Amino acid sequence: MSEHMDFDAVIDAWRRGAAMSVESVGCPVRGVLDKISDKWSMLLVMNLATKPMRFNQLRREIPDISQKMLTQTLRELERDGLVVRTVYPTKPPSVEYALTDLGVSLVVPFGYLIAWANQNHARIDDARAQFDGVEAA
Amino acid sequence: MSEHMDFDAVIDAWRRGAAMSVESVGCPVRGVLDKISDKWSMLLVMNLATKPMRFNQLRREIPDISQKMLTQTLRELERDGLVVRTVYPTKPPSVEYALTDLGVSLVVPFGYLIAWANQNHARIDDARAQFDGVEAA
DNA sequence: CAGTATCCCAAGGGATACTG
DNA sequence: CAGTATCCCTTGGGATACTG
Repeated sequence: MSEHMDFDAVIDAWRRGAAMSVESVGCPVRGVLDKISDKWSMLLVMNLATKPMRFNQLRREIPDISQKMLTQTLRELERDGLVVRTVYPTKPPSVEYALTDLGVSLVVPFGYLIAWANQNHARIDDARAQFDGVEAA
Repeated sequence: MSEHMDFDAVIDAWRRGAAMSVESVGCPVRGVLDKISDKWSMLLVMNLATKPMRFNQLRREIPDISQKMLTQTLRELERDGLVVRTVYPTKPPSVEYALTDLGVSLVVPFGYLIAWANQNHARIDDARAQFDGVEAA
């Protein structure tokens, strides 16, 4: 499974899972995707995918994340089993963050989404410009 | 491109694009992904992928979306060129929403993410239970 | 049917200051 | 270095009421 998907395969899978998911109170897929789709999770996962990093190293890689959100997002990723936090008892302590196997497994799905965004952001910008232009006329 | 991706291919692509994306003010990828990752966009796209639908039909499919958010999210999807809105001048008017080609092209990337969520939400729940258990001990 | 408009609360998240 | 703790503003988004 998951080697290659086309439109019909996705729709088939969605149809089989949709009844359970949308209606039930705790749709697992929506829960997972809500977590994944916060402002910083994907960016952190992708950065840690390139190599394990320490706290302040991540801050430098993502200059516009606040300390609070970096800590908070890393904790959530750790809690969800996507990231491991390893403390080396040096002085001052150094802490390394790395993806778990589960975290690694998320990189490819993210990759498809990122590739899509790379390929299509220009079309989105165009569509938006046209929509706004027409509406303003 | 995009036929099949593995971890290394994703990382390579990420490395080539990362410098431009994270540092620059308007990273197109982050912009796109922020839009996509709001609470309802993906769910609407997936529902419209199964078939074009009218406004109240969508409300029934997604019982927990408010009228406000349905309108708002549909407008944004339309603005971004992912959805077309067609008004049939019947009485009372009926309005059909359908994916554009661009919208359709997003279904497969979403499919990978949804498949991942389906396959791994149990592992996430376990990780979370263990994390919370250890922390409480 | 397919919306708009308003109110309002709760969560998200940045800035700043402090700590082992 | 790697955080915690607070403050506070902004945004997301639900509830309700109204309209062509």
